[in-house]
Amino acid sequence: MTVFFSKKCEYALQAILLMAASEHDCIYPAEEISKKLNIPKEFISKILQSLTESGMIESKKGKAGGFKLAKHPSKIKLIDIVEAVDGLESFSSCVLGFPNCSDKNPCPVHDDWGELRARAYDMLNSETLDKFREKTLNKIKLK
Amino acid sequence: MTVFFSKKCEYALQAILLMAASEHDCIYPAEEISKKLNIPKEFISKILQSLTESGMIESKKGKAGGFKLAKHPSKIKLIDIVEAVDGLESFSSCVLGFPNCSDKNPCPVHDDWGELRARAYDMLNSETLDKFREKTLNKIKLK
DNA sequence: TTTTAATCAGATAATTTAATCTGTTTTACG
DNA sequence: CGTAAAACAGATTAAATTATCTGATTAAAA
Repeated sequence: MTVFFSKKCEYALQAILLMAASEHDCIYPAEEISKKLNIPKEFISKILQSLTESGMIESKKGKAGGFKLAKHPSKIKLIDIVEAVDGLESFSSCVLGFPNCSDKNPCPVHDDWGELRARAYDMLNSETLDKFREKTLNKIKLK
Repeated sequence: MTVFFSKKCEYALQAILLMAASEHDCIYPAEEISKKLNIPKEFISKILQSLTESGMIESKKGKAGGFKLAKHPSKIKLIDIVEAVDGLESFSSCVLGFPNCSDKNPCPVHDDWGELRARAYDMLNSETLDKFREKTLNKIKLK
């Protein structure tokens, strides 16, 4: 094992990137996202529902319904999705699992890892979704 | 959720660091490691057994038995333990979970993440266990 | 107004990871 | 030799994560 994001979070990030790469206000039913990204439909539905609850996206019920971003892609960062789904604990808790790891009582890799983690955070926090549009389109075929 | 190492791997790293910080040839029964690091005894036993299988450590059965490093701390790197327990897949597979993510067909964060990951690998691969002795002693009381 | 296609809600199942249990074998030591 | 303390082996349980199922509600469109 060992991944950085949970499956749930990976799927959430993929779906949000997909939505951000599309025309604004384009609405995506869960099934379409499921097919485009090869994610089990029921699972991505649940994830999208919870993202709706946390206000990242909006949903429209009934026929021709689906999901779309609640804000413009230029107002959303990857870290927002990570925070909503996995939380930010991994950016503060000890990577070796030691209790009470802190600057004053550091584990053997505290400083080195801390720096890396800060960079990872910066990466997820610096660029907004609109910056990823091109790259996403290269990776996922929208049609 | 979202951690970098599995619990198993965290425990393995803690235990190995502990052993590396002790006098050479000092033998540790699983129970002692369990108590010092607050790890369930049966669980750390299993982990140590599998590390024995993979040749990282050696075991001595019977009374006054236990575990000790198979090599001198200056010959072991953190990445060796990670590889033995969690494997190295996380250093090559796509962080967003996209299939076929590669330099030629990159996901939106492929390059940035790739660099971070390479740094993480370097960190785990560069320093040998003897370099961590001081820091480990500060974190864990041996007696 | 009926049908259809969607979200939504809650329960359940499957899988993986973490942890525990039971008993056997090994070996130092009295 | 017998006992105690350890690793070892394999089964089982518990908990968390991932995935699916069943049905209710909603709303567009025929």
